[in-house]
Amino acid sequence: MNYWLMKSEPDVFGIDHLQKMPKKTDHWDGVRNYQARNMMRDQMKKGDLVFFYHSNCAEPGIVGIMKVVREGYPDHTAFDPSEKYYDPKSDPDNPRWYMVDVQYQRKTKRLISLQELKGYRELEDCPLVRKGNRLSIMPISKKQWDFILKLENRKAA
DNA sequence: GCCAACGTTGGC
DNA sequence: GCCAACGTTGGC
Repeated sequence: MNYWLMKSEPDVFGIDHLQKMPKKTDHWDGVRNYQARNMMRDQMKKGDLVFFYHSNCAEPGIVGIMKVVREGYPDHTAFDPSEKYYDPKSDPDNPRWYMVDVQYQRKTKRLISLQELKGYRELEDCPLVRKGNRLSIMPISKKQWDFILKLENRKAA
């Protein structure tokens, strides 16, 4: 099993949105970055666990946990000209963009902020805390995953 | 709202 | 294949 972190802007699609979806499940559409695409298409497997991360907001950080419930399949929003992330170069016969389905598991006991995460040596290898990182999906090692989960029970640093 | 960092595009 | 220009991300 693998572990991941996925970013989303809470104003656009936050963890509350996911929680309110039917079956608490939604497809993670709109990713238009090849590195992230490759991970969804090739590496994310059913049952993998994912941190839900709120980005571009007052308090960026990890807010919850979700699970991959469907493996990579074509992102149909790329085919629809009325969609914000329409990409005329993505052909239904040869799709350029992929997505996975994720299901809400739970919120973390507290928001684990980026600022806090940046302070731990255990996480210095994680792309999340590196300057200029813009990857919206990234792998998290089991060690890092377990470490972050333990932070939940601490007081905010 | 600013701006640094980065990815993508397209001319050559 | 290089690289400048441009657009986007995302923290602050």
